[in-house]
Amino acid sequence: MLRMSTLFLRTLRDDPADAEVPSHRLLVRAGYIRRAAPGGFSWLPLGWIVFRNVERIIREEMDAAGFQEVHFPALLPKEPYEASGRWVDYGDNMFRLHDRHGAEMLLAPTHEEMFTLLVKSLYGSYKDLPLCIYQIQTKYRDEARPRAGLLRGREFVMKDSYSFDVDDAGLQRSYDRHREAYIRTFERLGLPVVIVSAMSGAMGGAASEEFLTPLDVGEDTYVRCTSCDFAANTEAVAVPVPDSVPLDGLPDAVVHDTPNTPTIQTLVDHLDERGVPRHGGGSWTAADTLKNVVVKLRHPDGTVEPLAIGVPGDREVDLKRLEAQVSPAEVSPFEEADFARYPTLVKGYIGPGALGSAGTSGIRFLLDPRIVEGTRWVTGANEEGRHVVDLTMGRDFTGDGMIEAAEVLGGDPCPNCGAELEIARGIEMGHIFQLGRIYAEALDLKVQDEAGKQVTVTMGSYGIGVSRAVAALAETNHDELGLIWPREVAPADVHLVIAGKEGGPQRPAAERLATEMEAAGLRVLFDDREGVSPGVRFKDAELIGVPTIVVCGRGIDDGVVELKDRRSGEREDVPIGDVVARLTTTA
RNA sequence: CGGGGUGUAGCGCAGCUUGGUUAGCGCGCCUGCUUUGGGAGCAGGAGGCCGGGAGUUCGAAUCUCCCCACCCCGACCA
Repeated sequence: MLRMSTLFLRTLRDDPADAEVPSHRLLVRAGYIRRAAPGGFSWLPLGWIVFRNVERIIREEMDAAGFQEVHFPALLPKEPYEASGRWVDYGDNMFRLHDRHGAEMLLAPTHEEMFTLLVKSLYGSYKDLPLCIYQIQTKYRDEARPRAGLLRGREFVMKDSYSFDVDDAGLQRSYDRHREAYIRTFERLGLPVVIVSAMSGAMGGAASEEFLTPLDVGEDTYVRCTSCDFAANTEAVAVPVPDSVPLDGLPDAVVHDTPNTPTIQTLVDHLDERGVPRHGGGSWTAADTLKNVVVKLRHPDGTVEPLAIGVPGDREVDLKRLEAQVSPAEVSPFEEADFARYPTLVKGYIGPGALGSAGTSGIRFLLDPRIVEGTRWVTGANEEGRHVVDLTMGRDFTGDGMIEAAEVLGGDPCPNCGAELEIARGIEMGHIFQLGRIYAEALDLKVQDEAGKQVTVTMGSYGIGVSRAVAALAETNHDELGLIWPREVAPADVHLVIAGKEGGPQRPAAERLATEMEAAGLRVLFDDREGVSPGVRFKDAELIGVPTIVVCGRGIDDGVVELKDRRSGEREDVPIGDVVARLTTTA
């Protein structure tokens, strides 16, 4: 039994000034967590109970799926991460430190390398596989901008599993087992999730799906189809490629003087004002233009390469999509100094003539998939104040390849069924990923197959954010008064409140009831504080968010207490002798 | 990484422009009395390296510089 008279808890009347999102605000106000470090939180007793409940559910579901729990250090030497390439690839997001001898170490962001090496050190035969092992562990990522409390910290707890199989079919089975286990886990946690595909189909076979909880404060943008069940991270949406158009009989490209038209809008307005004829008639739109964006790619080895991307002018280049495509390279803007190095690029009037391996600048030029052979575009003529009209793909220019970097807009066609897509926001709660043989190859994890031949093991990695799940639960389960926990993760089943004069019959009755409820297996949070006014007790009960509130108050003379459902707000007087039966049957 | 905002008691804030006794208010906390079904009343208290450092000054919460932390927005649009 948790007695509030001695519980290490202080609720706050005011919202903490540094908390913006509801989960952060309420978890701090209700005395569940406290900020302790940039992006790091301390857990108070109530918070730790909830945390352990979430952790327990995840652990039970992993165990039920037949996965085995292990535990690694968070503090690791750099060598395994050097071998995999992640010591370089992870960049600034990895916490690095030195020991007293000057050896470089890290605080692990995830543990693929360590799991791989552990399996390598123990297993050598196909008979040992398949294997799925997991841990629940504190992870570290030096986020550029920790925010939203527990939702995105620099230290957080994550369940990460890894599967090891001899062949692709085995990997698919391990992946499917995780997928099923995750669906059950989120169901039990009471967290709504949508499963979105997370890797571009064009990027190859490696399957990867994210479990997103739809939340406006989430940091991931995804799309879902308004008609079929397609859902995908925006990074992973592949644009349907239109049919190409025969080149015969298309008009020649013509260069026009277009003074003072450095932006798409000014260009479109100018063409209309000057009455430049548009193929198919009608007035010019941004979608008729080809926007050529130049950026710099910084590769992990430090080399920098310019890259030009051609997208329809009614769309921006989506930085996240672009980075997903060019990963692990990082993208940065093309600056004045860069333009100075490429005199053939005329800012505001860049056209395909200057781009690509055949262009005057030689800069690599990748095109949006919509730009297919036979499509005609208005685009820069590589001269100040001049654009070219009806520049035709496949005849007048080509790119060095395709890239999925244009933004995805609501109303875009679904790649699955063609209906309209809509944009939504969510937060990543889980991620399942067929890694394949990347890590096994880098760290040389092989087993003997039936023929006695050495084969490289194929792996999957699977994560669930444990501390993030607590925040997401708070985010999806609250009202203006406070938190409302789903029963299985709640810090208690019943919040018992004494509301009556000190020295009256309420306290002894409540004491008896508390003991009785506890004996019946109910977890009781008992507000037995003295000298606290009823208003405070009610406010605290609502803030803390235990699913059922029992008030032992003025009805006591009639032998009844009030049962209140925190979520619905419904109240009901129940004879004190029936309370336990009521709560144990409905719970 | 860029821009903006904010750091003063456990929490929320005022004071800073125009430097000057002992730094203030509300909540919370302690003591006493009253009160007890919606964040109670009265009286009396405790609690501060004014984010840190360096400077200017006879004197700094207040002015200058540097650093740190937190919050928000942005990140290419040629």
